[in-house]
Amino acid sequence: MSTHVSGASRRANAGPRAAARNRAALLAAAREIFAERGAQAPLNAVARRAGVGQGSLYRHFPDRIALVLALFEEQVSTVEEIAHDPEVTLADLLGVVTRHAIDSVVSIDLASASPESRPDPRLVDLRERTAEALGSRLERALADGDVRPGTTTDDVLLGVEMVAAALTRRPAAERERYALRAWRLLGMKVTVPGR
Amino acid sequence: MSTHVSGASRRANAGPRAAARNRAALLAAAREIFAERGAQAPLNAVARRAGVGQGSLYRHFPDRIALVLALFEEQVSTVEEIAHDPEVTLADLLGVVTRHAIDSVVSIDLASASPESRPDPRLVDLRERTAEALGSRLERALADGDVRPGTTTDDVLLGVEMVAAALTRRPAAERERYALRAWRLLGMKVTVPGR
Amino acid sequence: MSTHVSGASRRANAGPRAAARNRAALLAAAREIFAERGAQAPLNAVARRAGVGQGSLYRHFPDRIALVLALFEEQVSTVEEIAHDPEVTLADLLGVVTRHAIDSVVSIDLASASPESRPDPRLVDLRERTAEALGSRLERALADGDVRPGTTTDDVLLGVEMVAAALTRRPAAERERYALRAWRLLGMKVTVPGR
Amino acid sequence: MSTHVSGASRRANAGPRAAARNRAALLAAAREIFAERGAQAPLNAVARRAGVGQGSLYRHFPDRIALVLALFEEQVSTVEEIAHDPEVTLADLLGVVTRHAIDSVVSIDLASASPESRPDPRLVDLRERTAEALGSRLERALADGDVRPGTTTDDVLLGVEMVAAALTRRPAAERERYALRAWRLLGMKVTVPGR
DNA sequence: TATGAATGAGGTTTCATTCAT
DNA sequence: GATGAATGAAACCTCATTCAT
Repeated sequence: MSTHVSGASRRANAGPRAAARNRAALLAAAREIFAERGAQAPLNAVARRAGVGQGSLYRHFPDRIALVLALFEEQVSTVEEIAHDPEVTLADLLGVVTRHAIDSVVSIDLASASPESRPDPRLVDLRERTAEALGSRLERALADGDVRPGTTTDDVLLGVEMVAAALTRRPAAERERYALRAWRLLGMKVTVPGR
Repeated sequence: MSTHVSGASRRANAGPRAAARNRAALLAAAREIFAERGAQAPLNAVARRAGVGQGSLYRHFPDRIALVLALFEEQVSTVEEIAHDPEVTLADLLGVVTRHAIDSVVSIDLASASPESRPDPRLVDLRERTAEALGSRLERALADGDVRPGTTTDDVLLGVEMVAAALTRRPAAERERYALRAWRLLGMKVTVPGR
Repeated sequence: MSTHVSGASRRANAGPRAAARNRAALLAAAREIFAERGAQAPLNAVARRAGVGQGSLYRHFPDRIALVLALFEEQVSTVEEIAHDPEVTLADLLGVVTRHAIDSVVSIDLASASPESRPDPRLVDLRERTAEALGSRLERALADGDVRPGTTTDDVLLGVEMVAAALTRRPAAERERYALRAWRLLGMKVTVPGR
Repeated sequence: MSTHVSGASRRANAGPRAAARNRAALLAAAREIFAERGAQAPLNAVARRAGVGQGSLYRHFPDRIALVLALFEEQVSTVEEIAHDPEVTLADLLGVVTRHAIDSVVSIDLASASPESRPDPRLVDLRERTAEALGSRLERALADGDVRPGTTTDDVLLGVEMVAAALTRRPAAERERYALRAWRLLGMKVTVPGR
């Protein structure tokens, strides 16, 4: 009830100006922590890494899903941006998506907690945005022979999911090599950019 | 009110005879619980479902991985047994493997805790046994056109991993349909048996 | 998600003019929140309901007790005002007091935090003001047989406390009926006004 | 996930034999803590005072209500036992009930969390048992003039509730005196035993 | 003076693991 | 060997309070 008897060493309250900075720090920390310890890493580790109070974490991201989705959102946005350039091919986009999966591990993982729970609606939206971006390059990829004949947008998305899911289980060092093998098996050309 | 004030009513100690029965009960319970709540479901739920003391669970399976691996082991054994029959095709074997993935969710999931930790050595062994069984049918599958030309045993295993990993993230009801799509995309024929 | 990345949209600072309005809004919100969730409801809920910043809440009411007492103060003032009318009887005053207890739940509750802590001195003052108002009507109530012979002002106050305390534990729907039973048992006539 | 790295200084696991002892220790501790700090005192304080692990507290009493009810249950049982002696009067029973209220503060308090939530069904049962015990002595109390003519069992229970509720708000030192005044006002004779 | 984000202590609860019986 | 209670380290989350703006 009372609490806060002392008063010594709290971190300075940086004030509202810090809000945006804090949010960004939390996302960066989450990226790191999730990459290191998996997507069910303790959230307080994220707050600590971000140099931010526990409460701020919860203010910005009321639950773990919100945090994961924000991370995922960033990735999808990046893909969309890149897709603005008409020169960019499906292989390029898949490459970026793969890069994200390699680096962040979070993607799909744990976007729904238990296998039984329906996927979060916000996730569905992100899927659609991804589908749109990738789909817009499919025709040309077909023409160029970068994917097998008859491949649909759904097929591409399914491929992304399979690759991402498989990467989740791999140690970081192997992921890139592994991803390349997986895409080859799927018969889709990808150009994974360096980090 | 829980209680048990006097020690009267403890379940009788069924003696060593029960050991095998307990082990089996634990495995069955684990299958159910993991299917329902995912592979990081609390272990005490497994013990409870099995009708077995917490301590017995730990005697039989000193850690979570041991339990998961035992489950996985059963599956691999089944595949090996089936593979004794020379009539059985790769498609049949992949079908059984897929059935397991659909039903149990456990397969690869959490066979290593964090993405960074090296896979458990016991898992490696199971992978090899699977590879052997599947590989023994590859030649004929190639001849029959059940897989794409040039497919290697490693490719098949990679496919298994990808499908299994992707299924982990899907609600039970969708898994079978999803698995079939995934295999089609991989260009491998599978015959998923009913449950 | 939540955010406010840029500081753009903060509610405008309405300046000192808003001070009184804010105070009133806080009291109204506190009445509602305490009625709904009990007197230890989180204070930020009060601020939110009042549409006022967290800081303003603390400026106006430095601690929870201050807020509760302010609420109580309003009630006592109302009773005093009513008592200006010489026609008003003890039954009327008790009725108003009871109405307050029914509606607000706060009365005595938590005016002191733990049972051991001495009651807040400000509370003592409010008790005295109530005693004065009620006492001024006691003689006539005795004459009219509205209270049992020999009843003292202290008895009446004790009755008020008992009724109020008992009401605290009752769901809103039952309170009025319950209060009437309690007063009957105490042998004091009360006229509870409608809301 | 892993946890328990060290292994140094855990309290010894006293084994199941300790179960009953632990339960009793928890109840005793709860009595003390609640008396000192009110019924919403932190539960970990109870565990600490009882010299028992946090988990054991939750095993024995899955929620705060369960603990409060267990405490209350003990009191009701005591009353019932005393009521077996046919010589015992209503005044005696009310005295014991009052003694409990004076000492424990818990009685009704917080048996329901927020004012709106319906009372716990287990509480209803305890109320009925109390009613039965008290009611069995009412006739004689009426004959002896220990309660006002026309008093019903419900009236007596209502009185108990009012007194108990009012005591909750009083510092320990005043409670006995206060209770006696309250009962006098209610016109019911009680014989409060010493502690 | 108002605002609302930040803070972090602490309460609640869960669960892997141990261990007396 | 089996049992199930005990343990306590954490994880989660809330909320009183402070403070930059």
